[in-house]
Amino acid sequence: MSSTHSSTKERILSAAERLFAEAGIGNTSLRLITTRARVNLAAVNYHFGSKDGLVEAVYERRLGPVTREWLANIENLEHEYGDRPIPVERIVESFVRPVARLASDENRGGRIFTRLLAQGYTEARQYFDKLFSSQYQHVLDRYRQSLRTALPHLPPGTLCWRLQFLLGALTQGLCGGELLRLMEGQADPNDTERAVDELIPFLVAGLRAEAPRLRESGPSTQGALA
Amino acid sequence: MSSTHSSTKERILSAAERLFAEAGIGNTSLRLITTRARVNLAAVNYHFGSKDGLVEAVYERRLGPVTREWLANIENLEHEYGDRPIPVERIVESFVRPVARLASDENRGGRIFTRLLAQGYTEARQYFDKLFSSQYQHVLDRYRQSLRTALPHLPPGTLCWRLQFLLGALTQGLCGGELLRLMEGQADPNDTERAVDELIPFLVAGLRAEAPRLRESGPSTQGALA
DNA sequence: GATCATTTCAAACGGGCGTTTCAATCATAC
DNA sequence: GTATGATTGAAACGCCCGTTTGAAATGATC
Repeated sequence: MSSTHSSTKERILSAAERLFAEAGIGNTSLRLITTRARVNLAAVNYHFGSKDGLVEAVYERRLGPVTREWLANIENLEHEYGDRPIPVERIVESFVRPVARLASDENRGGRIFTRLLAQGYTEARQYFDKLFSSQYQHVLDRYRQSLRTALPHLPPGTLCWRLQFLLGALTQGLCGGELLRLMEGQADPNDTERAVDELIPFLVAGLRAEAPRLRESGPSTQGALA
Repeated sequence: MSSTHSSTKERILSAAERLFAEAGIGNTSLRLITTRARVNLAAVNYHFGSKDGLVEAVYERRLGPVTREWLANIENLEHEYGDRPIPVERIVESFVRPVARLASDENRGGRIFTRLLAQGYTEARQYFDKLFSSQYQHVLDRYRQSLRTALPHLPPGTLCWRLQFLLGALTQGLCGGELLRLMEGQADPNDTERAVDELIPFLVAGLRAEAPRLRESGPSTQGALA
């Protein structure tokens, strides 16, 4: 391993990231990637072993820093508040910020990468699951723990669902942006700061909402519809 | 065209839907699809023209009924309330229900299809954009209009953002479900009814939240924060 | 400046891809 | 039953895929 980082590796990663996000991983060939990166075809197998290795590297390059920032944020909050509940706003903001930083990292292509996250659940599930269980899950548990303390009235199951909704809204708000472009141009999907400003009150209100009265869970219990 | 629908077409659609959702469109070959469907390889090109045509057909089969149900729901509400604002809960529920119906349509594979929606933005963007601009967008505008009346205090831009968040939470809640599986098993991602019960108060509270105080949008104009 | 490991390069490999072909089969109407 | 059109079938087409190879170029070490 050379001490100076290879520009070839980075060029491949950036080209692959962009093309994966645009057309999907399965539809993007190594030949196209290496052509865009102005690099020899064999360089992918030399530096990353295989296409699978490249996919894994593309994800890890972006997800690592975000996870580390999440962890630092929640630990700072826990230290600042000790045993007292952390305000929901601060928990939410400390979770949203790292993703926003990634999404607004234009020059390094972060905005492009975020589109890949949606694909993580299907095309790249094998790598995604590995990454998730190794670091992502741990961070998510920390945030869930803090939210349980901040929202003690919420049933744990309800909190889990709301975390899921939160992640969906976050992904759509900071990584999707396609819908807004089609809605009369009344909102700019690339305005990351605006997205954060809009996301936080939406999410905080959703998390703070009263828990639903649940129906019976037995079979054939059709509650009377209003 | 024969009057009796071909069972071959349906078998191909179902097999393709499942395999696309599992591994991505680009990673699924026609040979695998036709083997699973116990159908001749050439049947795909005969019935759908090409692989692209098959992808389009897979999306259209599921999305058409949902869009029609959305339209009927919002029109019923508009008729019921006339010029008076429709309660946010009813708007949200009438939007969530059709997706939930699709997600819970186990025996016909609806649950599987929903995973494909996330891919729509990347792998199948060309078909998705076509479908979106032809019908989806119209329906979404109707819902947005009803929400504007129901939430007159919200700036239009904020409402657009919140609709985007709503769609993200909805997708993640009813179509994703992977995260919940990994969260200590405190929630069942296949419990569609529970998902709806949890989604509605979350979304209604988020929509009803106070609009954020926005920062100045000019360069380097950091307004005094309260 | 010879040695050695690292990196780049052009070319080729076998294999799987989407698609086409054309004959065989089926259903239906005469 | 035979003609007709719609469907299915087995085989092949050319193409592009991910990967491998072995030699050339590069850069550091002594």
